[in-house]
Amino acid sequence: MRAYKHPAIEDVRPEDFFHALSDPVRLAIVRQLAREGEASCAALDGGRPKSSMSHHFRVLREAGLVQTRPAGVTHMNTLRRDELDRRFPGLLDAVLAAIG
Amino acid sequence: MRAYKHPAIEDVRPEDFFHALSDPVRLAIVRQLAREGEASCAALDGGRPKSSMSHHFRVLREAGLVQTRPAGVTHMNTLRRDELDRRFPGLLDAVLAAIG
DNA sequence: TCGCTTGTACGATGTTTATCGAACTATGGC
DNA sequence: GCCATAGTTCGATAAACATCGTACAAGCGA
Repeated sequence: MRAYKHPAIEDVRPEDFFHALSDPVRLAIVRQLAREGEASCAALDGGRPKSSMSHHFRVLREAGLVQTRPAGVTHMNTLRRDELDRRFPGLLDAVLAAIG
Repeated sequence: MRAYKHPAIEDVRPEDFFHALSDPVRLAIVRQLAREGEASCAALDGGRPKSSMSHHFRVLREAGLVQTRPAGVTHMNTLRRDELDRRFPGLLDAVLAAIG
């Protein structure tokens, strides 16, 4: 649990990025993170079980979209905006615009 | 076979769009269509069976990415660039840039 | 009409995926 | 050390999906 391993941004494949965005629950997470900047996992569950949310956060992490940082007993998540914009210029912004 | 039914661009959901892009075969199709403008299904198979390609084209059609037009015995496919850009401004261009 | 070509429809198979409960780990407060 | 809290991991289940062979439909040319 201690340290999460995030992929190097250069290793993120487009198909993984898009797959991470192909689920409504994960789109909601991304939307909220874009709005609030940073949030814990628990803050973003929509009444869903922890294990479901953990799964979705893992997909987002492994696709390079989200960075998770342990902060005491909670874990704070942020979008990897700058890195993603370097890897896929303009893509994340267009995605965020598309999902409102 | 005669006439394909494509979804109205307003009905295209972001998650369907992204799901269509979550497969390497379909990304290759989109890349080629962006490059060549228009192509038949057969022209884009990479030695894959027809039924596999037909499946992927169907996914792309139903996600609103591709328009298919019967032209004699072949079927020509194009990206729905203008419509998509209206629905998701800037998104398709960023996608195409990302997938090279 | 017959044959050829292009793509679809159907059905089967194996893989991936989403969902969730239960057990577990890590951290902080007392 | 003990307990509560936040997430992860594991295991099971059901649904979705990719792949491909075979059969079928539609158009064109001879």
